[in-house]
Amino acid sequence: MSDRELSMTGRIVCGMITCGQRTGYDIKRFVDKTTRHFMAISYGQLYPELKRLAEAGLVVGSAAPTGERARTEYALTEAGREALEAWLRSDAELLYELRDEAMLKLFFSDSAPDRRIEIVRAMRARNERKLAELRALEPHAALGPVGPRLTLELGIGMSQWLIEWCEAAERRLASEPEG
Amino acid sequence: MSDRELSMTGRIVCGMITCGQRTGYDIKRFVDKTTRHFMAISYGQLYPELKRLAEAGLVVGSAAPTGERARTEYALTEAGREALEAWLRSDAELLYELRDEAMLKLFFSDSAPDRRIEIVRAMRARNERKLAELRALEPHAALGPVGPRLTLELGIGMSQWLIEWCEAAERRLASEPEG
DNA sequence: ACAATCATGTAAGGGGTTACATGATTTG
DNA sequence: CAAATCATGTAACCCCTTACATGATTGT
Repeated sequence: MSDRELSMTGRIVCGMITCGQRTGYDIKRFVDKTTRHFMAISYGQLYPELKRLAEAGLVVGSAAPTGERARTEYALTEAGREALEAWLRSDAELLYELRDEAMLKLFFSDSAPDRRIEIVRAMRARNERKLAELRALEPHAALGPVGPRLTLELGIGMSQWLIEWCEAAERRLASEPEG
Repeated sequence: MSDRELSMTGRIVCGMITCGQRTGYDIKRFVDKTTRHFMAISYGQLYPELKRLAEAGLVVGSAAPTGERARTEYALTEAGREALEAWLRSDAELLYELRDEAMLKLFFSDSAPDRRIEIVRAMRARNERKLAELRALEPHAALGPVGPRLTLELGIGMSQWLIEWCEAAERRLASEPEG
């Protein structure tokens, strides 16, 4: 009854339950094919968080085994719906964290200028792989609700923009190695 | 003598030393105004890492007090230069991590469709602040080496692209609220 | 029958931030 | 003389990942 403020993990979990995911396993699987590219989760966070949310009265779990196999289905309580809504409607500072090793290499590339173009190529390759992954999700997302469609569109667009930036940078570096 | 492979923190530290930063304090300050938008560091990592790197023989510290105030200047050893180069030249998978709360809200925005446009607006505002911060660094970076110039250009371009995406999404949502 | 998938969890460890503690020096 | 900046560090904590452990069920 105490902690009505959702942690980031709690937000993912409650949100995914409203998206129709019932078990911890379902949530993990769904996250991996939807929000993973901008917000991931692991079992080590997920199951303990489901327990905490249940203790706090934001979700309720009910036994729903398949034969002999243990299985718990979760649903939001009224308090849980309120907590999720409160977060969606709050205008608190939005967390944004980026860690990009390719950019770090590029930043230090004056220590190995001959490798600069290779670093950009590796960065482009990484973004091409990511773009392909996201593209593969498009047909499925096209049928669903607006939110997921928008974030996928955003991820694809950003990847494309990055690839184009890399291509332009490669051309520049190829023509004038100091540029 | 054992650990010649740089951790991510070690890469930042060694790289920043080659960029002319001498003390822990210098490194932190410099990171905050250069790589922070794609790779941050805190004192809690920095000072212990300098100690580890010194023990491993990758950096050497020398006492260089200013009057009574303790102060240690660091330089790379030959092994340190090699470790940094080895990393820059390796073609191992490049770490990329993004955590974006604005996108998470957007993903779940079908639970509060009336707020969807506000979420996009908040996302745009955040990116406009970030763009302004990066723009402020441009005049200084323009004089320096290529690497830092490229990463700054990339950060600025990405922010601009995101802002434009948000503007387009806002127009779409304003005209057809289900879009 | 075998492999893939469903399903739940924990333990250990790594990585990282925040807040605190301390004090000297420089600048206005 | 006060405030900002220089400078070094630590302790507590939070978050998160990886690897492991276990076993049932479904599909081929």
